[in-house]
Amino acid sequence: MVRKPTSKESARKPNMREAILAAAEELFATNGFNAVSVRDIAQAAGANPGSVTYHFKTKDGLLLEIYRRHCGPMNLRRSELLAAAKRVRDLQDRLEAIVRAYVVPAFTSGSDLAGGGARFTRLRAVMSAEGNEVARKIIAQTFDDTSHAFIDAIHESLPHIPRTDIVWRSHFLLGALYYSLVTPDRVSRLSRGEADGSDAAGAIEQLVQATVAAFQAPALDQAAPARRRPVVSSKT
Amino acid sequence: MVRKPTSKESARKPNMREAILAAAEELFATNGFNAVSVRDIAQAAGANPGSVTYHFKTKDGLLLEIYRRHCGPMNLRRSELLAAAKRVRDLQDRLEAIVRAYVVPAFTSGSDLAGGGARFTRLRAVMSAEGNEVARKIIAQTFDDTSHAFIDAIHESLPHIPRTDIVWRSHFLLGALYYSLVTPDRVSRLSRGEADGSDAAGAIEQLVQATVAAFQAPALDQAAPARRRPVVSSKT
DNA sequence: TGATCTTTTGTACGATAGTACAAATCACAT
DNA sequence: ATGTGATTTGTACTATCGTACAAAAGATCA
Repeated sequence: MVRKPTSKESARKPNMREAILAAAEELFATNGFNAVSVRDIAQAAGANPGSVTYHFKTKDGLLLEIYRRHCGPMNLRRSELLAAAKRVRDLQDRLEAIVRAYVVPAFTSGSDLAGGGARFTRLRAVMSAEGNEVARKIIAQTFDDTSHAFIDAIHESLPHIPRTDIVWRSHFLLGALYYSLVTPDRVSRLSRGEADGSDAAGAIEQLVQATVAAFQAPALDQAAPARRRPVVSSKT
Repeated sequence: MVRKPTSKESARKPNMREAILAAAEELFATNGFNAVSVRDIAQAAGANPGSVTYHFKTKDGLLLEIYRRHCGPMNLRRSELLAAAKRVRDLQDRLEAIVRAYVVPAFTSGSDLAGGGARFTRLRAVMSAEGNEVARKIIAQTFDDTSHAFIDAIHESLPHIPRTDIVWRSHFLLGALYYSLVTPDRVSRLSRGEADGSDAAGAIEQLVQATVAAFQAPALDQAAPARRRPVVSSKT
């Protein structure tokens, strides 16, 4: 009802709909959902507030469309890279390739959308922190399969580690990934300018290196359980 | 002007001010700052909206007071634990003790405030994701010193790792820590019920184990730099 | 050109936001 | 008991929110 498939396709002229999506993505990703008004988005896109209603009906609908736009391509890219990674023979290299297959699409473009991978991942991080209902629903039904696939693949590379530990560690990976996109300036600040938190390539290398080591850590249960907690008790 | 230091101290009767603080903390931590109205907070605390204005002047003032309440005690506790950790002789044990000194106060109570450590840390995670100005300011000037102290201590335990890498890895640690508190249900879901994401003790053990290994990973620069990137390039 | 779409604009409406403030109430020293 | 300062209540003001909708503008093809 909305698109017009006549003649030479579409998406040729400066598309207002796309401008609104891009502006919303950027604003949501940096300020959160509730802090951004429809009017803010319209203004940033050079559009009229009513135009947002026309294209996306509601503010939730706009968020939903942003997710629809990115989830598919990013999942596809991850699946491709995961499939390639699983073909790596050397076990150590394979683990690293799997982690890379998970991380890279989150930092770089998920499709041909202009460099939007990192922006969308940051958006996901913010929505997750805010407990956004729309996001929670679509994320659980879109990404859980992929997450399981990665967890299984990692588990195959590290069969001596219990699956529970793998789940925790991949959860930590996602948290680290999110946080790197949310506050890259903190890295620059704490490193006193020696590192650039906004440098995606650098962040990826650091994250992959650290995460591979984390996955390879000994399992919790069998790691000298009588020796744990050397200094600290849980209450003062 | 506000407190009344007459006779036997204060804070004896059911304190409305405390109830408002607790309710705000809980609501902000689960829904974000902008999604929660002053009226929501008042209702949750069993108070009148005007009462919030009376005690904290503005909504920002309320958030600020929450931070003031927790930052000091949590930093103090971390410093104590860090000092104790630095006295551990064995290098491996010391590193673990340092990480634990960083993690434990974030999960457990920062002071005698009822079990509020995890709640406050979750609040910080959410405010950080939302790019909240009030939070950003107070965090940078309150926690950066402590963060540097931890980074330095870790660096002393791992002198062969460049400080830049330590910064990145401790950044990942904080991200993982935040995310574990923000969406513990994801751990339960992905582990198919085998792990409980809300179990603080379990989360701490997993996080410490994984993070220690991550810190001990070889440095990026000197780790066979010609061999990196086995599968994936950075663009499709 | 004129008819028929789609898209954009402008404006308005009800709901709710943060905050201010006067009146009512409470706690307690004298 | 009573006066006094601290607290709580109730209400109101203005701003802004998401959304609806009619009119204007633009595009497409007979």
